[in-house]
Amino acid sequence: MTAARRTAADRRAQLVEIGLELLPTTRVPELTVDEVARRAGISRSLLFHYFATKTDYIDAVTTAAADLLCSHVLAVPGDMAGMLDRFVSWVETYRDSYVAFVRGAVGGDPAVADVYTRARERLVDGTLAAVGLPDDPRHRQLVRSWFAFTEDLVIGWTADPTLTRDEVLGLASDVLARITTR
Amino acid sequence: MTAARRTAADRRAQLVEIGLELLPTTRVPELTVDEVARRAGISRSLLFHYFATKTDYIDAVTTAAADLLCSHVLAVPGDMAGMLDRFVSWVETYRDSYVAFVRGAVGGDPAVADVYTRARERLVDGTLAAVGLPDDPRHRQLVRSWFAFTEDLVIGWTADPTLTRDEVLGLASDVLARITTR
DNA sequence: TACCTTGTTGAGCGTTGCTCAGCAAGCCGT
DNA sequence: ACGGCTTGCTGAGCAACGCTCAACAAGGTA
Repeated sequence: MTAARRTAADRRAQLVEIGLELLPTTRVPELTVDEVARRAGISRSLLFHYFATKTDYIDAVTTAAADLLCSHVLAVPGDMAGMLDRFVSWVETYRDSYVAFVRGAVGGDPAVADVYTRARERLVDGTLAAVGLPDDPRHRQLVRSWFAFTEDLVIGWTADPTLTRDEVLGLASDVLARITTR
Repeated sequence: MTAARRTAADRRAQLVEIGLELLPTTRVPELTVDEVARRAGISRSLLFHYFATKTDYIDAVTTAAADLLCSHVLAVPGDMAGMLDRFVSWVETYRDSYVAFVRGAVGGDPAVADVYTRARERLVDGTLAAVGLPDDPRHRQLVRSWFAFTEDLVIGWTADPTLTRDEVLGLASDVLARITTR
């Protein structure tokens, strides 16, 4: 049996789309090429025609996910409270996706870890600009660690909401202020 | 060729030891049973005699690593500043090991992620007790997120020491105080 | 010596990532 | 309409990996 013919761009987009659908429910090492090909109705070989290696494919999928996240959070640059709120909303909406992205990306191939790192640096950029801090290694590190705090807080909060949403937002803001006014 | 005969306990300990040596330099998915068996001078089959599955083996290795970390950090319970200092020292000394543990454990099999989670909860226990906070879900979450902050700060600091060691310790203490006096 | 426990092995199976030679569907120029 | 060209697409197959299983062999015990 032979699959319907598509343009190269179409097929690539379809495969990335399937990857995005699978990411929330499937850990990266368990996401097999067979499964993706089956869902797309194509042979394994064809996937390797578009992506030289499985890592390349995962790279494309996670990059797409990271772009969606960043463009959502950084939609209104300079508005720190809004960015924070949109970040929380994103995690609320796509919790499984987000956790899979963080955990999966960080633990898997180095190339995939880079995708997460770059996305995080973009969010750090946005934060530095929004709170008016200089872009030097020291302040980058401070904001990066603050983001680790906030990310963990929000993920934990969505799992077990022992705080109110406003408390989460307020706590994150307070800690950020504390760090930046030192 | 046949390997020297050992007692079951000896062999198990040897295999876990090899895993601990490999952890810093090898990511979990790349740590193959073949390699461990080769280093131990035994056949693959024998490893599966002691550990039913590869996940079981990784479990044993990461649990051993986590126990070493926790017993070091919690050596003097109740002494918050000392615990923090010992945590920083641990990451300074075993940076690659520690990062591999955090990253590798979190990204890999769910069972292995549990090992990291449990170790972290033990450190949270120690922190709650040391600063005299009640052990309820709310405060656990706060301390947990503070630990995410501190962990990221220390790991980032060892990679690029733009702060002094005392600044790192002070910053972590300040943020902890900020969180707990809310 | 015979036996039994138990540490140990080699052959082999299914799955997964990846390769390669070649089929076939559309689009030209004549 | 027909041959040729591009290009999307496939199937067979290889190597590496996790894992199984039947059987061998070393040491203690009767």
